[in-house]
This record gives sequence, structure tokens and C-alpha cells, in this order.
Amino acid sequence: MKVLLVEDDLLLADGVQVALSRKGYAVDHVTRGKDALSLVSSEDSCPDLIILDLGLPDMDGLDLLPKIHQKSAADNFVPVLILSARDALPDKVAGLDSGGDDYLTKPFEVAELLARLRVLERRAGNRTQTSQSATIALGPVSLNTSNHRMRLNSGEEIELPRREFSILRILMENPGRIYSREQLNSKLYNWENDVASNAVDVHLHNLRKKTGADFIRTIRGVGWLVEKHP
Amino acid sequence: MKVLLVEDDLLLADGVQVALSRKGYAVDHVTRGKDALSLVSSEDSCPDLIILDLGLPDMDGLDLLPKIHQKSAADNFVPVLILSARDALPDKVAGLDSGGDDYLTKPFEVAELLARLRVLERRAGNRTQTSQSATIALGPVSLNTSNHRMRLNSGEEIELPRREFSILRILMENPGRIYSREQLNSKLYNWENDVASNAVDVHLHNLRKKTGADFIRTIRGVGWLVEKHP
DNA sequence: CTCTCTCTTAATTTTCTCTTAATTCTGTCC
DNA sequence: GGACAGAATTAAGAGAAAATTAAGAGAGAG
Repeated sequence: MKVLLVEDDLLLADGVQVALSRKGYAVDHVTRGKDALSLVSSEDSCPDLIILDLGLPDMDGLDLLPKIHQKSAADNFVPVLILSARDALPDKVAGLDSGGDDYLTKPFEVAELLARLRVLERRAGNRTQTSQSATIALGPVSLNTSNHRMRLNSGEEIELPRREFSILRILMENPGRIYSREQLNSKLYNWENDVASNAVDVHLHNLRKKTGADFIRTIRGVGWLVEKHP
Repeated sequence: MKVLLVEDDLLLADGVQVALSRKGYAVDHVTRGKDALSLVSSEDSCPDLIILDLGLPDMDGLDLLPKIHQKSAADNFVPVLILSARDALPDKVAGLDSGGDDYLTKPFEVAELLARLRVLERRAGNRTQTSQSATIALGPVSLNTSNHRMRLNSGEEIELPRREFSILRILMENPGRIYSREQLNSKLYNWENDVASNAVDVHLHNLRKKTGADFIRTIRGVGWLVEKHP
């Protein structure tokens, strides 16, 4: 899950970045609006979520919002969480009405930011699904996205390491969709160009020990998917 | 736009109701969880948005959330904005993770409530299915180009190897058009004039085992095609 | 600072796909 | 009918992609 953090306060940005990557997000951080725009337009490193600070040096964050929505077409709509020191009512209203999907005022607690991100995620990802809680259930496997635990059938709940969790979540959020090795790589890591790594393969292997061998299917030459379960 | 307000504080509820109806919302107000549930399940008076107070007399609002989602099927998903006096972090996180789409703590300003409702509305509207079926169906054969699988009549879905898939896709994307061996070669590989390779022939042969012998027709001396099917 | 768990790398094995090449089949033309 | 060319069939070896394994590097927790 790739998050784009648009924030010019380096100290804050670092804190958020650490917290997010600890949860398995891949974080791209930029300080300027124009950099954000170019990332949104890019095919491969387009983020799944955007955290947008309104107080940017080069442009007003509010002006950025419509541009972001313009770039990200309807089919790959990217939700935006606004982060702002402006806690006055008109600012909130303006932010939300300009296209923000949520509005959090500084100072904030990281746990709340994370929870609100999960809401946006599940909205964006689970379009086809009825479950709107923090757990995704698909066939024999259910995955709790807030505590990173999975359960096979009615077995024990076990905790997944970060990378394994990220991969499983990506696959389970879009059942039936194939993700290539490159796609998974770009969602797991920041602007990588490391072509020759089989880290994803190894994580998949370890995941299959936990989900059962058949849950994650391989489409040879293309990628991996989990089936849509009835 | 119909809003269901689940709130036992009558004074507050009245204020919200007035504000909402002034903005053109139709408001149903109930004070108990079970009443909310029955409204959600009802066919005709199912709301478009729910504002849920967590401190209800008859049941915990958090227990209500999954039930609401259960009742409202995937096609008419109803977003829930949680309203609560509990402003502690764990409460917020629990609320959002249980399926809440936003969390507003009391006391709040009505303008912010309205702005956040607009966000939920907007998002619900954006809920257009993105899963455009990328399948080409032609006569007895249908080919899913996103997961590289084909189906013959109503049989099993089977996966096609890469080269076979490419060939079948080319042929099925332009039914009625004839492709020569050279054309297929040049589409499959980047070299045009490999003189003596019958790799394409072999792939076609293997394809015909899966599509039935007649699906891909041979025009002797020219190439291959699949018919336009009515 | 040390210990433990996680992540990545890299080598190896396994599995399946692709191509080659030899052979048979089929239609066409003289 | 016979000869020819193009296409179909078949089997086997080469090749590529993925799975597996083990070990060392790295990050977090105490």
C-alpha cells in the first residue's frame, strides 16, 4: 500500500513516515505540490492514498486538490486526507468541499491518522465487497487490517510480519485481480528500480505456508491473485 | 437525499434535524438501535446516509455498525458517520475500524457535520464498479484478458500460457480478420523475419485443443482467423 | 548492547512453457 | 494420379519462470 505524503514540515513528515512504514505502508514523501502532482500522474508509482498538508511552500493545498482529482482518473481514484494546522471551521469546510476525503487538524495522534487512513483504504479498495469493517474475509482466510492478524478457517489468529501482511492485503483487497511482481514491488517499496529481487517470491512462499498453498494462485508469466470467493 | 439520524439526545437531534432539512435532506430520526436496523432493512425507506450516536439506550453503537452493514447489501451500501461524546483515541479507532466512515466528537459545529456528510455523499456516488469485465466473448469461446483465462461454452475456466494467450487475443480482438504467420510472429516477437520457425503453428495447435478445432480457421496460403460471431 | 524476529539475497530445484525438428496430413495444381 | 507446398501433429530438449531453501544482514524490542 503506497502512501504519498505531501508535507513541508520535515520533522513531522519524518515521524509520520516512520509510523507508516512500520505499519507496512510504502511512503513517498514530497514537500512541494508540483512533485505530488507528477507522482499522481505517473503510471507505476501512483499512490493509493494521499496525505496532504495544506501549508505548502509553492502552492495552496486547496488549489492542489482539484488538480489531483483531475490527474487521477475515475477508475483509479485516489483518496486524500487533509492534514492542517488550520482548525477553523471555514477551513475544514473548504478542505472537505474541495475534494478532501477527511480532515485532520494538527496536532493529531498517529493512531487516529492510521485509523482514518484505514477507512479511506477500505473505501477505495473494497468497492466490490460488502464487508466494511477492518477485516477482509475471503474464503478460508480472514485478515484484520488494523492489527495485521490473519486466521485460516477457524484456527488460531496469527500475526503477520509487515511485508507479508502488505502483500496479502493487496491481493485480498482486489480478489480476482492479478498483481505482477513489478506491481507488488512498487507497492511495497519506494521508487525502486531494483529489478532483480525475488523478495516478493519469498514472502509469497512464506504466506502460503500460513494461508494454505492454494489460496494465492500463480498466473505464470503474469503474476499472482486470490480468487473471488462467493 | 435521505438521512437517518440515530440519536437519543432529543435536543441535539432536533437541532441537527432542523439544520439538515434546511439543507434539503429528508431526515428520519430514531432513538433506538433496533429501529435504525429495521429502517435500513426496509426496501423503500432505506436511508442514503446514517448519522450514528454511539451512546444509545438499547445497545452499543459499535455493535450496531456491523449489523447495519450486514443489512445494507453491497449494491446499496450506506455510509455511517459516527457522532460521539467519547473523544478518547481508542474510541475513535474502534469506531472507524468497526465500519464507521467518519467520526465526529461532540460538541461539534453543524457546518462541519454538513461538510463531512457531503464527503460521504460524494464518495457513495463515486461507487461505480471499476471491474469492467475485460472478457471477449465470441461464439463458444470467451477470453478474460485480465487473468489470461478462457472458457469453452460453459466449461471450466482454464489458464492459457503466455504465447497461446497472446495469439488467441490477437485473433479474437479482430474477428474476421486474417493474420498471417509473419504477422503473428512479428506481434509475438520483435523480430520480423525469422524464416523457419513453426512455433506459431504449434501454439495454434495447442490452442485448438482448448477452443475446439473449428474455432480458429485456416485460410490456406494466407493465415488464420476466428469468425465474427453473431 | 544484545537478542530475536524479519527481511533480503542468492543458489538450487522444480515445474511448466516454448521452440525445434522430424513426420504426417491435406489440399492444390499440373 | 502424382508431386508439391502449406499446414497439422508429435515428441523431446532447451529455456524460463516460479518455488524452495538456507544463510547473512538488518531492524526493533527489551
